[in-house]
Parts: sequence; structure tokens; C-alpha cells
Amino acid sequence: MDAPNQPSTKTQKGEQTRALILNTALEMFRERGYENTTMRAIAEQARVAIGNAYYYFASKEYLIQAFYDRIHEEHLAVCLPALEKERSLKGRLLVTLRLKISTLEPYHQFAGVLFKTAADPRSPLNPFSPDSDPVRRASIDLFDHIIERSKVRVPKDLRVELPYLLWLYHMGIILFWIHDASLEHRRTYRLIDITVDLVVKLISLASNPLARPLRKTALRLVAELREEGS
Amino acid sequence: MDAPNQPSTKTQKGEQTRALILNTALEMFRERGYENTTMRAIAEQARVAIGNAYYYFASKEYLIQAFYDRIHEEHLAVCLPALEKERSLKGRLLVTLRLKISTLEPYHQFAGVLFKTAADPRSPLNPFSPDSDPVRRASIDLFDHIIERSKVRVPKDLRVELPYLLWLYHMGIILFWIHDASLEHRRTYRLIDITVDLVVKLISLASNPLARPLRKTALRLVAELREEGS
DNA sequence: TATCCATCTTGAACGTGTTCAAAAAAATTC
DNA sequence: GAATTTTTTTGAACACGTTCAAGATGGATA
Repeated sequence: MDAPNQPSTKTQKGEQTRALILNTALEMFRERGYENTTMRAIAEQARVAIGNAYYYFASKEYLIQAFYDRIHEEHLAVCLPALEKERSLKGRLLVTLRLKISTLEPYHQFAGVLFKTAADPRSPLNPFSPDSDPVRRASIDLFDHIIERSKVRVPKDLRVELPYLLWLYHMGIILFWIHDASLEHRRTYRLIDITVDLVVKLISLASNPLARPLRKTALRLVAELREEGS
Repeated sequence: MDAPNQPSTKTQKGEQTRALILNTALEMFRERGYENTTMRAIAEQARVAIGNAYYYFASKEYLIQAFYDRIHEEHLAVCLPALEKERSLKGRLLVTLRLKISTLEPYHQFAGVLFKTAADPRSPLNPFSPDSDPVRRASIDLFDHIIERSKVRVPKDLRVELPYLLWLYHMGIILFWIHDASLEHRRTYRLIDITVDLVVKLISLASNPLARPLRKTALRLVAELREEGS
């Protein structure tokens, strides 16, 4: 059995074929959308037998998993340099979220399917599922980095949970963007502006010593909800 | 063209066939799950041609739409009587949410698919889509009724938005329940207990005259997000 | 070089959701 | 009650995602 995200390719040639299929698929998804791109069409375009696509990707959905990985890479590539110039938490969050949306931009119509499958608790694409673990961790790490190198100081208990909470918040923004039919997704950018402001103020409030009991209660709730099973 | 929720049945016999197919489908969904129930199997069990099922339900997904309607009816049937004995907002919310979860109980494994398709912005099953309008309205009305006949007094501006906000909150609870793998979904019931308490306190806080500016800002944000398009 | 074996590739075949032209049944009109 | 129109019912046919037994490839071993 292979590790979920380490596809079964032991050869350089295999790696090439895998990349070829994935690139072809993503390009076609971007151009025609997910539903309108058949596995047969992908295989044909990549000049490969249909069974071969299934050798590298267990199902059509698994191509989306690979999409997650790529989006995260692209986002990092533009986001990290931009973050160098920002020290305030507010500025850092703004930059990160705006660039996330612009990175996703070419895939907007495709993104619907993305969250459709992601919402199924039994789907491997569910952002909370084990299969998504690596990307999720990497994504949460980015928010950790955002806080770490900003000027804000937050209490330890909150500091620990904050990256995860910000990641959740950022998922909420993406969910909104998916449903956002406004021109150039202006409403999403507006939502980012407004809520980043709110979030930063809220963090500031929650960091106040007077808010300690309330913060403890809230964090206990969060911790409980994150627990698994039983 | 037919109204989305008024299925194309002009005859009493048609209505019967429609009901037969729907009942057969829901029973099979409950017993074997959604994916494991094929349209062919439904048609066979209902002793009907497969094309006939498609005459009444545009797609397999539309059977879920009908499921929404039925769940809401069943919920009302147990909820309204129980609400007669409760006058506090807290008690009324607790009763409503607990009974909602217990009504959904038999369909837990099926519910995953439900939200999977519901999350797709282009799907007619999206709770925000026009096709879902009637059920959504009815569901929001229930929360209106909960507030109206409780003892609480809230400012007009909040009062107007509150049913919708509580409906959103209740959707969040259902989302959690879908992912809840704990025994008898204890964690969901616990979440209800904790968050109902929070929500009631929050409403109380927000109703305080001192909170007026903050409340206005928050409500403006909500109103803006509810807006459609452009 | 010849043999071997893991890796990669193939495409026919299966079951699925869905469509549609045609037939049957029922309702309406004359 | 016959003719006509509307509504309902039928099932073969289509395209899709997916599976799998069989074959091809190419590097390691002898």
C-alpha cells in the first residue's frame, strides 16, 4: 500500500507520465471545467490509454487532491516574497488572503466541484481527512509563519490555536468566493477587507488580560470540537 | 416550464406514482445509502420503468430535494407541540435543534451525500439556490416563530435578521453532525448545549443599548453578504 | 547475452446516471 | 362514442467513471 500522497511511481518515466496526465487534466479543467472534462478526453489529449490515468490517480477526484498541492505551491511562491515587506498582522493577513484568491482565480468555475466533493465527510478530498493532512498542515504552517514574524504578541494559549483558527477563517473566505458571482469577485475582496479588520481587532481584544476567562472558555470549546471520534 | 418545486404531475394517478417512487427511494437510501441505491433498483422496487422515475425527478439529486421537504415536515410535527411548553428562548432553541438532529438520525450516513451536493454553488440542492427557496423560507419561518413566541425582546434591526442568522447557525450544527462520528452523536448534542447558551447570551449582549453601534456594523456586514450578484 | 521481474501500459468490458423517441393510457373535445 | 390532445409510461441506447486481465517495457541479475 502506498502512502496516500506519494503516488505509486518508482521510475523517472513514471514520474513523467504522471506529470503529463496531471498537467493535461488541470489545463482542461481550467478551460472546460471539471464535469465537461472526461477521463477519456484527458487520456486522449495526453496520448495515453485511459487505464493509465487510473494507474496514477485512483479516481477523477484524486486529480483535485493534486490540484490542492499545486495551488498551495503557487500561492507560497507569490505570498512569501510579498510578506517580507509587511510586518503588521493586518497587512500580512490581507496580502495572504488576497493572493490566495488571485491564485485560485483561473479555476473559479472548477472550484465549485472542488468544494462539492470536499464537503463529503467520506471523501478523501475533505480538507479534514487523512489524505489531505499534508496540504492542510502546510497551509496551517503558513498562518503560523504569518503570526510568528509579525509584530503582534498574543498569549500562549491563543497563540497555539491561532494558526488553525486562521486557516478555518481562510477556508470560509474561499467558500464565499466560490459562491461569489460579483464582477471580478469584488465582494470577496471587500469581505476580506472587512473581516481581516474584525479578526485583528478580535485577536487584540482576546489578548487583553481581562478577557482571559472568556478566552479560556472559547479555546476549550475549540479544542473539544477538534477532537476526533468517540 | 414547470415551477421548480411543483413537479410536473397533472393527474391524481401521476401524484400517486410520484409518491410511490419517492417513498421507495427514501426507504432504500435509508437502508443501503445513497450511492448504493441505483436508479434502476429504485424503479424495479417500485415496479416502474426507469424512465418513469426521470419523468418525476429530473435527476437522482432531485430526490434529495424532496427529502429536504419531508424532513422539514417531520421536524415540524414533533417540534411545534414540544415548543408549546417552552417559553424561554434558550429552551425553545434547545428543543428545536435536538429534535432536528433526532429527526435526521435515520439518515445519518445518507446525509453526507446531502451536504456534498449541497455545497456545489451550481447545484439546485444548494440551500441558497432558488430551487431550495420554499424549504429554506419555511425553515427560517420556524426560527421566526421561535423568537416571536418567546419571552425575549430584541431591538427591531436585529429582530429582522435573527431568524436568518439562527437558520445559518442551525445549518452549522447539521454540518457538524454530519461529520460527527461519536457514539450516538453525543458531541453534536454537547455542541448544541454549549452553543445555544452562547447564542442566547450573545443576543442578550447585542440587545443592550450600549452595543448599538457594534450591532449596526455587524448587521450591515450581514446584509451586504446576503445581497445577490454584481 | 539471456532470463527475470517489477513497473508501466493497454483497451475491452461493466455498471452507472441519464436521454429520448415511441407507445400506452387518460382526459378532453366534438 | 369517436377523434384528438395531454399526460404518463416504456426500455433501448448513450456517455461516463471505473476495473482488470493481459501484455509491453526496461533495468537488474546470472
